[in-house]
Amino acid sequence: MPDNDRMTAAHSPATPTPPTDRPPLGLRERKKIKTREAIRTATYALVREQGYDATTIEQIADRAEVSPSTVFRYFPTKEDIVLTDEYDPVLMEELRSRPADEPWPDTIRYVMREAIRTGVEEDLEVAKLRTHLMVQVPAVRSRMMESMSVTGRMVCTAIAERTGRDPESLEVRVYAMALIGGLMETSLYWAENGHRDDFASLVDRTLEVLQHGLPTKSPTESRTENH
Amino acid sequence: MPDNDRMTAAHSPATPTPPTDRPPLGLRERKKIKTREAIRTATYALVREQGYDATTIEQIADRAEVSPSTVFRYFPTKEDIVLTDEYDPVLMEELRSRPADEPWPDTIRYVMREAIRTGVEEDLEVAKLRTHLMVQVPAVRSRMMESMSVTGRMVCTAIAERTGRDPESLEVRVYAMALIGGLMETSLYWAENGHRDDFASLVDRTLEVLQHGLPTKSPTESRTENH
DNA sequence: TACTTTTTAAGAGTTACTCTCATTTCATGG
DNA sequence: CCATGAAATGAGAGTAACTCTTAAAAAGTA
Repeated sequence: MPDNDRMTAAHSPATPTPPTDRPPLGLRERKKIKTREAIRTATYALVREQGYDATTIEQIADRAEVSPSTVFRYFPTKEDIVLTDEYDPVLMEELRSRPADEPWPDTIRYVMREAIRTGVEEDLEVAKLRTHLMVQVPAVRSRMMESMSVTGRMVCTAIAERTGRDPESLEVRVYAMALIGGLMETSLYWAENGHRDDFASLVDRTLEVLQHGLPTKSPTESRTENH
Repeated sequence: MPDNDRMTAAHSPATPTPPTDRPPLGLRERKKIKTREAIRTATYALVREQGYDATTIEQIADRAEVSPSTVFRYFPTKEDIVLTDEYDPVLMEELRSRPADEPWPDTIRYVMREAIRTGVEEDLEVAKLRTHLMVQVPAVRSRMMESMSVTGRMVCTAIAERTGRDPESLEVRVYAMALIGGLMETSLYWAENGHRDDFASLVDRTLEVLQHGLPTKSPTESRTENH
């Protein structure tokens, strides 16, 4: 991959672990969290310096001051170091917290806004690096899409819960996957255009398309586009 | 992966190269085609016998009677041996051949039917094996999704051509990706349910969902579903 | 037949990832 | 405070996909 055009800003380190159960937290657990973060930080730094492909697990291990074995014990694949961040349970939580009679499009719109607030805007630089890597590195994009299926299943469950439909039905699964696919494409679009747009607005437009189809080519057309 | 539950039928070998330019076809070209097919055939056979992961490139090379280097010269990755089959240009062709004033949903429905006829029904066993592997082997699924983006771009172009829209616009890209994502999920659904359903009907239902959203939960619900 | 070009084979090298086993580090009860 | 058990780590060997380079073989051409 092109090692030039790197991303510059730093990783804001402390997402101070949102209000989970606080008291019982042994030294062991704390160390684990630190190690995990050390590996991530090291990876981000190295990737910014050298590019993704040029960064080996050994280098990551060295900089994080752990053994390569440990890296693999924490992350199953190299791509996961960059990508994983357990959005799904949070999203699911959010989803369940919405009133049961809220129309589905409203729900998804609201939840996405929330997700963007906590997941993207709170750590904008990391979000940018991630999407950037998704565009540049096939393996990362691949892994991301792989995680799409997982998120998809979750969305299926959510829809099923709200509408009393079978989460395994073709219709629900297709709907969910189309949604996730569209959102994924939105991320790529954002990155490919140099993160110039406001991500939240892009997502709004995406949801609009998914709900009502392509707008009849109208004044709207030359709105944000340029090329 | 589970090496049990294998697929049994054989690979119908001759798709006799649809009417391209016939005359100038040197020995060299013919050999290349043969080699390519030999590698594919060997791979399918071995995968059926031993499962995907247990099958190494060396074994494939041995059975196809070429060197491992040659395998890699023909296919960039192991997954590609199983998956690649150049549907995209055919689809594009089909797409362009439709009358320009035909409404888009009709077009896509028609084209999909055509694609299924030539791409799935004509070589049903291979189609089944492929989708089966998509479900069972993460790497294959990944690679398939990777190819989604490529197909997606093509669909973008097609939509752009027909509607005079910008193929790079967020709206078009999202629409295309949702479409492809939905269709991909349909394939998975088909395979996960043991290829019991008629694939063409599944695709019809998929297009319906994409066009009109989830059907209001109605008699339709208990139509084909069972679990 | 000689000469050029393409295709292949052979082999060495890299790296992500797996497994195993010995060692270290933390938790706990006496 | 120390002994015992459990968990985390490190070290190392092993596998297999993929890359690159170079020499031989095959096909096309004059």
